[in-house]
Amino acid sequence: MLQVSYIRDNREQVLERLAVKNFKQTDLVDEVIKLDDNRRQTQNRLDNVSAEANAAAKQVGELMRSGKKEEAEVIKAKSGSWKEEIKQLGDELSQIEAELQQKIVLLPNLPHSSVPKGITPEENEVILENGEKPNLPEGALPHWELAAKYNLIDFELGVKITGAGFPVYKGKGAKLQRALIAFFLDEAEKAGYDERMLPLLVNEASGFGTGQLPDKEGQMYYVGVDNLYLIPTAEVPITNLYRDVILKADELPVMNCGYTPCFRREAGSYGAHVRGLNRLHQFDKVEIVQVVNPETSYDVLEQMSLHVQSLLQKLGLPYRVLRLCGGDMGFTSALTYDMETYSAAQGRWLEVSSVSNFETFQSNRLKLRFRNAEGKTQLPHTLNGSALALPRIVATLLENNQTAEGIKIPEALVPYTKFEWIN
RNA sequence: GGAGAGGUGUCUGAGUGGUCGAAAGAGCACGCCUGGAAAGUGUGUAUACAUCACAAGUGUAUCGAGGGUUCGAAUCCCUCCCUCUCCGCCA
Repeated sequence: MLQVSYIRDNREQVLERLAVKNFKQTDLVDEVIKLDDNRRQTQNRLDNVSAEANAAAKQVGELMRSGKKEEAEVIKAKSGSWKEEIKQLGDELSQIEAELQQKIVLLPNLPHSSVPKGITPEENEVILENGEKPNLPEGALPHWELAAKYNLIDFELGVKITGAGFPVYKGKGAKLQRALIAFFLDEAEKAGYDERMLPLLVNEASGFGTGQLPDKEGQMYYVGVDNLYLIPTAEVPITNLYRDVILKADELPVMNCGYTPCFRREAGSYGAHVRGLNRLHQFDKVEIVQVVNPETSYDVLEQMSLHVQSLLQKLGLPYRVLRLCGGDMGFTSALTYDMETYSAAQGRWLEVSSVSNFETFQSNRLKLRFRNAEGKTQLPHTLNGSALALPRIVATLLENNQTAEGIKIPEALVPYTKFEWIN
């Protein structure tokens, strides 16, 4: 959520930035400013009347104590009028505040100055490509066929017990999942992240705090009887750990990581591109999150990007890094890098990580603050990234490492799988 | 799920209608004391909004959340949420 004060002071710039994100409802900006004017005025009037009423009440108290009952009664008699006014202004104020809130949450975060203008994913900027695309042997298979051939994943069983998009991992397939999770967590810990193991269901306030609600309501599984949402990413519970918190300056940067399954409804996506592990309703992911001083956040973003890249390098996967264009960026992000690995048998790039700086967009919603050098509360910047999401890593790993003898496990992973080959 | 108790500032904890944004202690910060430290001692120590120079000052709101009674509520009433204890169920 953008800060109203920022919108007021930087109206032109806000409009300009929103254009980069290809945001159309620009009327909202002026509506927000107007509502805020209204809010201030109303609050001012309410404060003044309340002050009068408070003073009078105090006077009544004093008069009563000194036994001047009649004088007290005179003031009491007058009280009815402000009482009504206070009630009326209070109602008015909360209505204005609700309306303001309703509008301001519709405004997406402003993109960083380096974000390219653009609408479609094709307009994302490739800023780096690394690693060799493998030359696959004759008759190389896509991962879903490899998964069947080596009995690693059973998609049909998942359909039986739950539905499409909920695979069952078996044998070495299951061990590979476990190995990747442990590997990613260990690497995150080495990079300085402190692990958390988190609830998989969150309440509405948490969904709002990180920006999934109300924007992406339909993307989350919802448990109505208890009014809880299944997390679409560990970002939600981890970042919300710091909701309503004022951090001390020396507590920054906060660095947390966590493994969780992630649940996404992905309504209406079917077809060849979502075959196999390409898009699932439930998948595993290790997430890294930082809460940092605004001055350092863009350096931290680079550092997080490098961490993700180091994982891909250690796994020996060819990858590229994209700087997302305004139109393809998430609602809450100011700058996002996507990491994609090359899936050789499918002949396409698959997104395996997304690293973003949210600046103060989330901290403002979360009421997450820190005490700065002057001892004042200030909104920190929040960042997060997948490090990494498993399914597409598994997909490229299987496809790119297939040989006539079987699938070769990357060396870095062998200590975790305790086997070198899937055959 | 049933019965009971309770939710106050960083923490412990007082406060049952007015002088309470809230005693006291601890913690923390800064200072004095000390060769240094401990002890001792002094001062300070919530957040948000408004006014305003995002200063000082002032006003308003906030004692789990929301509503009500009252001239006036942390204190009384109602609803909800949460925590604890006992019972039930259970990995």
